[in-house]
Amino acid sequence: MESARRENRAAIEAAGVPAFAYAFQRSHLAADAIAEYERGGQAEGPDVAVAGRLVAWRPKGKVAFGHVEDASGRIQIYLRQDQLGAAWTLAEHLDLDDHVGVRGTLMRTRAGEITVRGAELTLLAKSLRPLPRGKTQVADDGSVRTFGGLHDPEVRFRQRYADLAVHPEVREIFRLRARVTRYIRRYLDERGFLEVETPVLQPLYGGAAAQPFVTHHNALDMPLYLRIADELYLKRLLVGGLERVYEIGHDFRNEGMDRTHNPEFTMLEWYMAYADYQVIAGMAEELLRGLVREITGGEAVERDGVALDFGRPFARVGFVDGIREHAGIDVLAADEPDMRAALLRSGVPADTAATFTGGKLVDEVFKAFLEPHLVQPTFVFDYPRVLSPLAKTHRTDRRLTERFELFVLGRELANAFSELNDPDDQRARFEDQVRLRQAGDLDAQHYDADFIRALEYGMPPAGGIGIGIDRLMMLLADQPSIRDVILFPAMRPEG
RNA sequence: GGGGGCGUAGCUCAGCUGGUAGAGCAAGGGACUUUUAAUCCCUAGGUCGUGGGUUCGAGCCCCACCGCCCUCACCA
Repeated sequence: MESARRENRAAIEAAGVPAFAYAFQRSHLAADAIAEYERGGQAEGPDVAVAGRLVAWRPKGKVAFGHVEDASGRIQIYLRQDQLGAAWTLAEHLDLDDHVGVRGTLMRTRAGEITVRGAELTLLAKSLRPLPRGKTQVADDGSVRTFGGLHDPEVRFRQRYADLAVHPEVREIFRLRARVTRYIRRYLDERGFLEVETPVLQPLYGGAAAQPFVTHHNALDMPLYLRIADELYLKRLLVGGLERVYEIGHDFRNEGMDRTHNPEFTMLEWYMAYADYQVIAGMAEELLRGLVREITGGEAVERDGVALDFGRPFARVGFVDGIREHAGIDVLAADEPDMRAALLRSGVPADTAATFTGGKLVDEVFKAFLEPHLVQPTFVFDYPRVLSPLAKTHRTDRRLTERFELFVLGRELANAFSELNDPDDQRARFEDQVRLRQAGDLDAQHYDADFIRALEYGMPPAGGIGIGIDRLMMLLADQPSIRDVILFPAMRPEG
């Protein structure tokens, strides 16, 4: 299969035509050429020069039809031996998937399709390997048959270039992704936020409960960790007087991979001095509502047959109240046997439930009873202290913290606090974490003395939030797996 | 990590209770100066994931390994 393409390359080069050009002066994208022809209203349109990949090729004796695809779409080309002259030799040695440039006059074929009648054909890059293209046939009765196509997820993700090349709809997901981050940046920029970049390689990781990736710095001969969160560095910036900061970047967590987890993923975090978590909740709601409007033009997105309404005010439920309502138990008052019994009622296996203690147990009760109900956009407010070592103690209930998470479709989209800025309180929380760590909790956080020192200088009261961009993208692009919204998801190396 | 499933031509798949492989599309050759599912004629293409084993004989059975998918666990 490949050899025929190499022979075509040799034949083309033997005729003095380079198989890989240096540049091409394109005058129109396919869609723009078609639009211009239609505006003109004449049988013969203007001359255009289009360029793209040859995605369909129908040689037919001394003429040939094909379709060229570029970023805007496809346009048909029509080549004739009597018009191309010597360049016809090139046309005879074209292969599907070659990159070509065609200059010619726009016309409409007998069948009615706007087409470039080629006066010049330029080979821009030879394709030596056929793309795994499918083919669809539409029968007279409207039924569609599909032959082949790239469906194997392994190949799609390993060879994302091929996946993108044959699936315009996949390319569209990543255009959408860029629109989303652009919208977010504009939203924050307009409100006086400064986009910053903080270290990815860190001597001490923190800001979340997760296992890190570890690497080694040769010159310093010391371990370094890939960050699991941006939080502690961004809060240092608040101390430094950068009052509104945000970062969009990758965090790395050395844990399992599944539909909603990739070892590196994109996190948005922003921090705002003199705001509390209520202010942040208002912003998160406004941002998401705006995003849904921007992307869909409406205020709802339909997912799994449910219209998720981002237009009306998001539901709000208290962590403790919500659990009491659905599980009939007060997690602040209940003892561990009570909570384990509740878990058993929800269907959690006894041996699994037996392993949960402390904050973990509370969190499991939440996940079992409340999380599944959080389909519409819902804020869950005021988490117990044990679950939130970086959040400020609640102003009216010392057992709680000022923290919320935002859920949609039962999935966490955002996590936010009134940021803990009392260095003595933070020190005590770190010490609790260290005790948990010594007791065997590998996800408990480290004591970060430099962060405490920063807080001692005085951090203004502030609200902050983290939003997982990949999961947000899954929602907005209606994709079932995080791999569908990450260009090159993590894979085991090919054997 | 546990459980389940899958890995056959470039792509998507079929292959009956084990008898040494098949389709469509793609590909190659030929015909064809308005096709778009082009059409018509002809042709070729596979160490059946890898390595062992059972058997007279294995794509099919057994074992191990590799990879992917689903699921559970872990992971807010």
